[in-house]
Amino acid sequence: MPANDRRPALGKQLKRSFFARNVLEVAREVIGATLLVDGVGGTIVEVEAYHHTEPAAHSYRGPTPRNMVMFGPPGYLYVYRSYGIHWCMNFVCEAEGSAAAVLIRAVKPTHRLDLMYERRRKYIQNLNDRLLCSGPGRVGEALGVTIEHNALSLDISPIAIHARTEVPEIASGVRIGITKAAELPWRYGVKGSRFLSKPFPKD
DNA sequence: CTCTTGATCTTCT
DNA sequence: GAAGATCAAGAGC
Repeated sequence: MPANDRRPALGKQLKRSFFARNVLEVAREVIGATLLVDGVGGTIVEVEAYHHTEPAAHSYRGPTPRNMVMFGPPGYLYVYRSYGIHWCMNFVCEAEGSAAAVLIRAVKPTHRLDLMYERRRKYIQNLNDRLLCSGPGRVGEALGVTIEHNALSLDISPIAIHARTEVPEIASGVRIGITKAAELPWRYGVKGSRFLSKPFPKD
Protein backbone atom coordinates (compact mmCIF):
# COMPACT_ATOMS: atom_id res chain seq x y z
CA MET A 1 0.00 0.00 0.00
CA PRO A 2 1.49 3.38 -0.97
CA ALA A 3 2.44 5.59 1.98
CA ASN A 4 0.03 8.14 0.59
CA ASP A 5 -2.90 5.77 1.14
CA ARG A 6 -2.49 5.08 4.86
CA ARG A 7 -5.45 5.96 7.02
CA PRO A 8 -4.06 8.64 9.35
CA ALA A 9 -4.65 8.49 13.10
CA LEU A 10 -7.58 10.62 14.22
CA GLY A 11 -6.67 13.68 16.23
CA LYS A 12 -8.91 15.36 18.75
CA GLN A 13 -12.33 16.38 17.55
CA LEU A 14 -12.40 20.02 16.49
CA LYS A 15 -14.73 22.30 18.42
CA ARG A 16 -16.68 25.18 16.99
CA SER A 17 -14.11 27.62 18.40
CA PHE A 18 -11.52 26.20 15.98
CA PHE A 19 -13.33 28.01 13.16
CA ALA A 20 -13.51 31.39 14.91
CA ARG A 21 -10.49 32.93 13.16
CA ASN A 22 -9.24 34.00 9.77
CA VAL A 23 -10.79 31.90 7.03
CA LEU A 24 -7.48 31.42 5.19
CA GLU A 25 -5.87 30.02 8.35
CA VAL A 26 -8.74 27.61 8.85
CA ALA A 27 -8.61 26.58 5.18
CA ARG A 28 -4.93 25.62 5.51
CA GLU A 29 -5.40 23.83 8.82
CA VAL A 30 -8.32 21.64 7.83
CA ILE A 31 -6.24 20.13 5.03
CA GLY A 32 -5.40 16.68 6.41
CA ALA A 33 -8.23 16.69 8.96
CA THR A 34 -10.77 13.87 8.89
CA LEU A 35 -14.37 14.80 8.11
CA LEU A 36 -17.13 12.35 9.03
CA VAL A 37 -20.89 12.62 8.55
CA ASP A 38 -22.64 9.79 10.37
CA GLY A 39 -19.32 7.98 10.36
CA VAL A 40 -18.85 8.28 6.58
CA GLY A 41 -15.98 10.31 5.12
CA GLY A 42 -12.23 10.69 5.08
CA THR A 43 -9.29 13.05 4.90
CA ILE A 44 -9.94 16.56 3.60
CA VAL A 45 -7.50 17.02 0.72
CA GLU A 46 -8.84 20.16 -1.02
CA VAL A 47 -10.75 23.28 0.07
CA GLU A 48 -11.40 26.86 -1.03
CA ALA A 49 -11.93 29.97 1.09
CA TYR A 50 -14.64 32.57 0.49
CA HIS A 51 -15.24 35.89 2.22
CA HIS A 52 -18.00 38.50 1.89
CA THR A 53 -15.48 41.16 0.82
CA GLU A 54 -14.73 39.45 -2.50
CA PRO A 55 -17.26 39.02 -5.32
CA ALA A 56 -16.92 35.25 -5.81
CA ALA A 57 -18.52 34.62 -2.41
CA HIS A 58 -22.22 33.87 -2.12
CA SER A 59 -22.27 36.36 0.74
CA TYR A 60 -20.84 39.25 -1.32
CA ARG A 61 -24.25 40.84 -1.99
CA GLY A 62 -25.63 40.38 1.50
CA PRO A 63 -27.88 37.82 3.15
CA THR A 64 -30.43 35.76 1.21
CA PRO A 65 -32.46 32.71 2.29
CA ARG A 66 -29.77 30.47 0.79
CA ASN A 67 -26.67 32.02 2.34
CA MET A 68 -27.92 33.26 5.71
CA VAL A 69 -25.99 30.60 7.64
CA MET A 70 -22.78 32.22 6.36
CA PHE A 71 -23.73 35.39 8.22
CA GLY A 72 -24.23 33.54 11.49
CA PRO A 73 -21.60 32.41 14.03
CA PRO A 74 -18.59 30.27 13.02
CA GLY A 75 -18.47 26.52 13.51
CA TYR A 76 -21.62 25.66 11.57
CA LEU A 77 -22.25 23.93 8.25
CA TYR A 78 -23.41 25.93 5.23
CA VAL A 79 -24.97 23.71 2.55
CA TYR A 80 -26.05 25.09 -0.80
CA ARG A 81 -27.52 23.74 -4.04
CA SER A 82 -25.04 23.93 -6.89
CA TYR A 83 -26.26 24.18 -10.48
CA GLY A 84 -29.64 22.94 -9.34
CA ILE A 85 -28.20 19.45 -8.88
CA HIS A 86 -25.57 19.06 -6.17
CA TRP A 87 -25.31 19.76 -2.47
CA CYS A 88 -22.00 21.39 -1.48
CA MET A 89 -20.73 21.79 2.09
CA ASN A 90 -18.87 24.66 3.73
CA PHE A 91 -17.51 25.37 7.21
CA VAL A 92 -18.54 28.83 8.42
CA CYS A 93 -15.49 30.70 9.81
CA GLU A 94 -14.33 33.90 11.52
CA ALA A 95 -17.14 35.69 13.34
CA GLU A 96 -20.83 36.45 13.09
CA GLY A 97 -21.25 38.82 10.15
CA SER A 98 -17.93 37.92 8.49
CA ALA A 99 -19.85 35.66 6.16
CA ALA A 100 -16.69 33.67 5.49
CA ALA A 101 -16.59 29.95 4.76
CA VAL A 102 -14.40 27.09 3.62
CA LEU A 103 -15.82 25.01 0.76
CA ILE A 104 -14.93 21.30 0.98
CA ARG A 105 -13.82 20.37 -2.53
CA ALA A 106 -12.29 16.91 -2.15
CA VAL A 107 -11.91 14.15 0.40
CA LYS A 108 -9.73 11.06 0.39
CA PRO A 109 -12.23 8.32 1.32
CA THR A 110 -11.20 6.35 4.42
CA HIS A 111 -14.40 5.55 6.35
CA ARG A 112 -17.41 3.55 5.14
CA LEU A 113 -16.51 3.33 1.46
CA ASP A 114 -19.31 0.77 1.14
CA LEU A 115 -21.94 3.45 1.81
CA MET A 116 -20.18 5.94 -0.46
CA TYR A 117 -20.22 3.46 -3.35
CA GLU A 118 -23.88 2.73 -2.75
CA ARG A 119 -24.78 6.44 -2.86
CA ARG A 120 -22.51 7.43 -5.75
CA ARG A 121 -23.59 4.49 -7.94
CA LYS A 122 -26.84 6.35 -8.48
CA TYR A 123 -24.93 9.02 -10.40
CA ILE A 124 -22.09 7.20 -12.15
CA GLN A 125 -21.61 3.74 -13.61
CA ASN A 126 -17.86 3.06 -13.68
CA LEU A 127 -16.95 4.06 -10.16
CA ASN A 128 -13.63 3.88 -8.35
CA ASP A 129 -12.17 5.25 -5.13
CA ARG A 130 -10.85 8.37 -6.81
CA LEU A 131 -14.29 9.29 -8.19
CA LEU A 132 -16.10 8.96 -4.86
CA CYS A 133 -15.31 12.39 -3.36
CA SER A 134 -13.07 14.34 -5.77
CA GLY A 135 -15.20 17.45 -6.24
CA PRO A 136 -17.59 19.49 -4.11
CA GLY A 137 -20.74 17.91 -5.56
CA ARG A 138 -19.29 14.43 -5.23
CA VAL A 139 -18.39 15.04 -1.57
CA GLY A 140 -21.99 15.98 -0.83
CA GLU A 141 -23.36 12.89 -2.54
CA ALA A 142 -20.84 10.43 -1.04
CA LEU A 143 -21.29 11.78 2.50
CA GLY A 144 -25.06 11.92 2.18
CA VAL A 145 -25.28 15.67 2.78
CA THR A 146 -28.46 17.56 1.83
CA ILE A 147 -30.20 20.78 2.82
CA GLU A 148 -31.26 18.91 5.97
CA HIS A 149 -27.67 19.34 7.16
CA ASN A 150 -27.61 23.10 6.61
CA ALA A 151 -26.79 25.05 9.80
CA LEU A 152 -25.78 21.95 11.80
CA SER A 153 -23.02 22.42 14.36
CA LEU A 154 -19.62 21.11 13.22
CA ASP A 155 -18.88 19.50 16.60
CA ILE A 156 -22.14 17.67 17.25
CA SER A 157 -23.33 14.36 15.77
CA PRO A 158 -23.88 13.54 12.93
CA ILE A 159 -20.88 15.73 12.04
CA ALA A 160 -17.39 15.13 13.43
CA ILE A 161 -14.11 16.69 12.29
CA HIS A 162 -10.87 15.30 13.71
CA ALA A 163 -7.65 17.31 13.74
CA ARG A 164 -4.81 16.09 11.58
CA THR A 165 -1.96 14.28 13.35
CA GLU A 166 0.57 14.95 10.58
CA VAL A 167 0.94 18.15 8.57
CA PRO A 168 0.85 17.34 4.86
CA GLU A 169 2.69 19.36 2.23
CA ILE A 170 0.18 22.00 1.15
CA ALA A 171 -0.27 23.44 -2.33
CA SER A 172 -2.27 26.57 -3.13
CA GLY A 173 -3.66 28.13 -6.26
CA VAL A 174 -6.59 29.97 -7.80
CA ARG A 175 -10.12 28.80 -7.14
CA ILE A 176 -11.97 26.60 -9.61
CA GLY A 177 -15.10 27.42 -11.58
CA ILE A 178 -15.37 31.12 -10.75
CA THR A 179 -15.02 34.21 -12.92
CA LYS A 180 -14.99 36.98 -10.30
CA ALA A 181 -11.97 37.50 -8.01
CA ALA A 182 -10.45 34.72 -10.08
CA GLU A 183 -6.90 35.81 -9.24
CA LEU A 184 -7.07 35.13 -5.50
CA PRO A 185 -5.00 32.02 -4.58
CA TRP A 186 -7.54 30.80 -2.04
CA ARG A 187 -7.58 27.13 -3.06
CA TYR A 188 -5.56 24.81 -0.81
CA GLY A 189 -4.84 21.10 -0.99
CA VAL A 190 -2.54 18.20 -0.28
CA LYS A 191 0.27 18.52 -2.76
CA GLY A 192 0.26 15.65 -5.25
CA SER A 193 -2.79 13.84 -3.83
CA ARG A 194 -4.56 11.66 -6.36
CA PHE A 195 -7.89 12.55 -4.71
CA LEU A 196 -7.87 16.23 -5.74
CA SER A 197 -10.67 17.45 -8.00
CA LYS A 198 -7.89 18.80 -10.24
CA PRO A 199 -4.12 18.81 -9.86
CA PHE A 200 -2.47 22.03 -8.76
CA PRO A 201 -0.16 23.60 -11.36
CA LYS A 202 3.36 22.12 -11.04
CA ASP A 203 1.96 19.15 -9.07
C1' DC B 1 -6.99 13.87 -24.22
C1' DT B 2 -10.61 17.93 -25.41
C1' DC B 3 -15.07 19.66 -26.38
C1' DT B 4 -20.20 19.76 -25.95
C1' DT B 5 -24.49 19.10 -23.75
C1' DG B 6 -28.15 18.15 -20.35
C1' DA B 7 -29.51 18.18 -15.69
C1' DT B 8 -32.66 22.24 -13.54
C1' DC B 9 -32.19 25.35 -8.20
C1' DT B 10 -31.19 30.10 -6.53
C1' DT B 11 -30.17 34.62 -7.42
C1' DC B 12 -29.64 38.61 -10.16
C1' DT B 13 -30.62 41.62 -14.27
C1' DG C 1 -34.00 35.41 -19.18
C1' DA C 2 -29.20 34.39 -17.81
C1' DA C 3 -25.48 32.88 -14.91
C1' DG C 4 -23.55 30.04 -11.54
C1' DA C 5 -18.34 27.80 -5.82
C1' DT C 6 -20.80 21.09 -10.95
C1' DC C 7 -20.86 16.50 -12.85
C1' DA C 8 -21.38 12.74 -16.14
C1' DA C 9 -21.87 10.95 -20.78
C1' DG C 10 -20.87 10.97 -25.51
C1' DA C 11 -18.39 12.49 -29.71
C1' DG C 12 -14.18 13.37 -31.85
C1' DC C 13 -9.09 13.43 -32.14
